[in-house]
Amino acid sequence: MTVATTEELSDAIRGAGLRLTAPRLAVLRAVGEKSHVDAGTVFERVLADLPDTSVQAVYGVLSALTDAGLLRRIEPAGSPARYERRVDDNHHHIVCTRCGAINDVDCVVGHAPCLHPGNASGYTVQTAEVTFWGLCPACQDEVARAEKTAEPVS
Amino acid sequence: MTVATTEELSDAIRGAGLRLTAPRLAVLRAVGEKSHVDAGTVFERVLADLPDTSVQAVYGVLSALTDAGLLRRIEPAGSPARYERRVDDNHHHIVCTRCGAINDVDCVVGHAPCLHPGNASGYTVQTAEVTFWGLCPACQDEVARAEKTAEPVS
DNA sequence: CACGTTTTTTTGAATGACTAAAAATAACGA
DNA sequence: TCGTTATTTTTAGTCATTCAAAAAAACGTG
Repeated sequence: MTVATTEELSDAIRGAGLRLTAPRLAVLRAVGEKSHVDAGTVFERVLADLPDTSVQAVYGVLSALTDAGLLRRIEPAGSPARYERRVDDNHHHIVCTRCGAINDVDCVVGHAPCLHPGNASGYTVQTAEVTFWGLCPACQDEVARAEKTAEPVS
Repeated sequence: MTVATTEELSDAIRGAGLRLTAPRLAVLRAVGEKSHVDAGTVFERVLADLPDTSVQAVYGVLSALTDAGLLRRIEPAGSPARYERRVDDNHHHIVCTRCGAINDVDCVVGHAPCLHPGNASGYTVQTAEVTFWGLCPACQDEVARAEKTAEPVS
């Protein structure tokens, strides 16, 4: 999913059975450039190209593209919905508990380690979603620095 | 966590270093009676006992109890935050994609199968959260019934 | 057990994220 | 080029949740 050309993006949109429009192109490009973005951020980026775009259009496009399978929507606790272009592989995410930064995590432990709950209470399991929570490198640094300043001698 | 007595609930609240108040008791009891409830539902249930309680108080109590470790908050995508009394064990959840019903799922696959992502991108992993998505028994029935009615002969 | 401090709740209002509906506009097959 | 259908704009509105100030309640102390 390396920086796609306008043509590739257009093909993706048309290939999904959707009409090609400027907002769709801009949204798909924006999400491709920076992953795990929320609707507000996408809106800002789209605005740079298409100054007359409405926020509602961005919401509409994001759900259309998500429904069409071109985008994946994730909703980590405490954060607005975020979107990514990486679909079709069930990878997971790690979210920084301090700043909210999100990174992809490949599902390494076997293929579908968590896909089979012991007691599913009669549910038919469709998917398993794994979210890791932790401190991103930058926040680890900041926390370490803050601690050094706060307690000179403990 | 079988139907706790008022005394047990009071002890839990005090034991967590919190002042004992009627709203706190009522909220803790409500969540204990029915798990995975959202703030609105808790509010309704509390209202039955304490007719003058405000929604804001319920929100405040829910976060106080959560911060104190007496409740756990989960936020499945597309649903308002929900609360449960089962804390101190890292169990997971299965959510019905059709009606939103939630059930507990014990973490069976090993102890912490998903706790060790392959590439954590430099993050310090604190916890892993697993959410399964599927159809609850009731919705399986309804879907089956609807299909039978909709397409008599395919 | 009355008092005062501190915490909690009420009261009243506001925010952020997102959805709804109708009217205007743009895509694309014919 | 047109007409149908899909999409976007415009204008409102909803839901879940948070904020802030004032009133009330909890509990250690005297």
